[in-house]
Amino acid sequence: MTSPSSADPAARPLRADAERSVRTILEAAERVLSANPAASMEQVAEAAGVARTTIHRRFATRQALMDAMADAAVAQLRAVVDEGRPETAPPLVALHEITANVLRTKISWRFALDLPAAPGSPAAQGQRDVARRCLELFGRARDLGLLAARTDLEWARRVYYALIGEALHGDDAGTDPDVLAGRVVDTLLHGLAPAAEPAPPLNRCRRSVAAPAPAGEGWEGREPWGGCLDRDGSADA
Amino acid sequence: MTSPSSADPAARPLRADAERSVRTILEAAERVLSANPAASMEQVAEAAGVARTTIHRRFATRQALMDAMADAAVAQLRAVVDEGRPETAPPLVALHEITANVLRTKISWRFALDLPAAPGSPAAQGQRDVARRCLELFGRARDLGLLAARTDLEWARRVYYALIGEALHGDDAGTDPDVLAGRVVDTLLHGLAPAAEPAPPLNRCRRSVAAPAPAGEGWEGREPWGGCLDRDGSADA
DNA sequence: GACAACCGCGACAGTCATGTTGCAGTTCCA
DNA sequence: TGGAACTGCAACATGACTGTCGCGGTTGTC
Repeated sequence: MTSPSSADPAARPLRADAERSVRTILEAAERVLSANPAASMEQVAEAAGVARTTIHRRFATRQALMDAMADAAVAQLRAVVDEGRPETAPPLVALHEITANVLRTKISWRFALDLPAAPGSPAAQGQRDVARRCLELFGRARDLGLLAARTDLEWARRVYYALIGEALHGDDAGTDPDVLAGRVVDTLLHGLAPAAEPAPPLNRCRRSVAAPAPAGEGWEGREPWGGCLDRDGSADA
Repeated sequence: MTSPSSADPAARPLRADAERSVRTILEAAERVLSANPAASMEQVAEAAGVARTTIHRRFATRQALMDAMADAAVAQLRAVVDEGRPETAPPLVALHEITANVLRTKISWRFALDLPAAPGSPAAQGQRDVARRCLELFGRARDLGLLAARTDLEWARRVYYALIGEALHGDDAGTDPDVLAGRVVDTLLHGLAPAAEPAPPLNRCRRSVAAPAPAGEGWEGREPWGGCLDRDGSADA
């Protein structure tokens, strides 16, 4: 977890105890704001075991704290996606590995990963990068026949993100991330119908996803790796 | 849309203009709070074209307004689920119909349907009822061989809710609800892999969903029909 | 050991939102 | 048509939260 101060190379490095304080504040903020997004800075300070003025010393405003949380969480996310080797490992192996890694990260940074990233911020760039690599991984899988040839990659990415988000809700959120990852990948690829006997379609035009892929970088919505959402400023959803 | 006053049979019925005001306030609140969950009562009043005191005349507190929104939206949801005849129509027909209906409703009441329902409120009861009927519909589908025999119905319900939620995000949110419903149902049943040629599993135990069904009524998370969330009081966009 | 960095304390100012109130004008319904 | 219900206005009180500040004590690093 990089501290915000080390994100600014021009800034003098913090003393070790200040580094620890920053990390403690970010982790406490994640816990407190996950439980109640409207919690006050005072409540975050109490959870971190520091004075409110100490938070203000390190983060000028409440928004600055949120931005730092988002940046730190997305940096963590990028790292665990890297570990899954999406460009080089066999696609399904990479997919499973990345899914498990992302689930672990999201467990710890659920709130921070759902924060809307400020445009141009490291978090926003990181989100875009992760989404791009996800699309590329799905593209490789499709090229290898692991996804239906007509798969809309953008829809696939959104479904994948939604399943990851959902895997962390409910009573089984404490389940091993590898088990959850298996479930997510299996549901993503095979759905709920019995294997090898697809049900007759409801309509004659049997396309899994017919809509054209949306243009450009307009990704949004609830990514398993975090994501911006159109409810501006809000943490929920 | 029933007004909150008519939900209280002991209360005298409102005059017609007051009924219109209440409806206008609820609809304006949905629009304004969807865009910004932290919007003030003043902003809701402006959007509704009434004075803030008029809102306070009909809803004692901000929370009372939210509760009324949730109750009204869930009543609407129950109605559109009824229209899909989940108990009597063939399961896939019912599923498609209900999905399209729910998408239409959720388009108009997205914020209200995501509000946490107060325990014991009509909204909470309605949510439970809808979830129960969803599980029953999936049970019927499984009994007819339309879902894999080992399907975890609770996971299926959560996946279904997640897909409905996701269908409303992204650039294609303006797409016809029937098209979106087709997409949701198809993805739910068949996933993204090519039809009739399931990919070899990553692990030898090839179960689509192995975890036992969670107990009782502990449903939570993001239902397509709305749902409580563990972020208390937050609407988080 | 010196010194700079770090932290906590308590207070203060400002902003914002909510909830309430009385009163006068308007609208609807029997 | 009369009267009750409905609504808007402006003000007020309260509470909560954020951001800032000066100062003194503590800690870490060279």
